[in-house]
Amino acid sequence: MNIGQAADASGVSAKMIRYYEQIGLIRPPTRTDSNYRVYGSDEVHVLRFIRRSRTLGFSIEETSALLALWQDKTRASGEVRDIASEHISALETKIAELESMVGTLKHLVHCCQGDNRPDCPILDDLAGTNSKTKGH
Amino acid sequence: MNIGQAADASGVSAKMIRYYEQIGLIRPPTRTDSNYRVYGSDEVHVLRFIRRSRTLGFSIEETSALLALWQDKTRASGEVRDIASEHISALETKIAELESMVGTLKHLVHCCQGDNRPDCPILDDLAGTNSKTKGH
DNA sequence: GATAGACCTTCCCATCATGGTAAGGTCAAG
DNA sequence: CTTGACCTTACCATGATGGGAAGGTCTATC
Repeated sequence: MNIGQAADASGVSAKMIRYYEQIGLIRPPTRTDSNYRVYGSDEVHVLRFIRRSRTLGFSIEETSALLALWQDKTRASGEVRDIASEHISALETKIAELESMVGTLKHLVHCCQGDNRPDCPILDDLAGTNSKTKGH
Repeated sequence: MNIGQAADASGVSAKMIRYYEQIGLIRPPTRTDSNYRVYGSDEVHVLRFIRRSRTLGFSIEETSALLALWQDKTRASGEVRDIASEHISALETKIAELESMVGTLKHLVHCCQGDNRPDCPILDDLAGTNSKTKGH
């Protein structure tokens, strides 16, 4: 199987497959005489694993750890659970930050009349010159 | 006022002030004879505006638009509101995605016993070989 | 005055994960 | 044998920020 077919089969672009190889996330595959990379179903399986991990928001580094645990038959699943739990915490922190931003913006938009008058509570807030929109 | 003082006064690092100048977000300030950048309270005000906008998660490009509207006395505040509203939508989409990730991960962690047995529902899900943890 | 240390300048490199492009080699179908 | 689709490597770009080097400037102290 060529890299393009492996890409189609795994959902990881050929570009990224080469990149993952380059950074050592996956092992260099065998090559044909004409230097083409050759993949089998095992490699595609690994690529799918990586893709799913990335989709769930794990970094490459976290993915690498999960991959090692996946391939280690003697692993303790507690380690995996710890990685996932830490990731959940990080995601929840991020969500809280975003929600805080949304809350502020919604308040500002609510205060904004959207007419042609030159005063705008959103811009006033950004400029730090507001007093009316505070603490309500 | 030197760049370091402007940085302290605005909360934007000297590094970023130069960067903002380089990409045209802010205007090049006057210089001393010895080529030092000189800032006044107006520039610091602009930098604070930028900082607040970035803190609220607006991109540099969005910040640039907001800055232009802020400095345009004839602006319509509806434009500002539109930018903010679109930004809210984008943030909410992002939040929903993150929440979906968290939901999946929490489910997987819940199913994971964290013992020393080699089967782990989290890894099974990542590998796409699961059937038990689906649709529940 | 001279010297030390804190500041400034520009320039280059790194991040993280991904995409693009260019120049050239290979393969399969017609 | 040509054409077109594929592969190879290598380099550049993103967005926003930090780090550092090499060299110039300012200020306070001796």
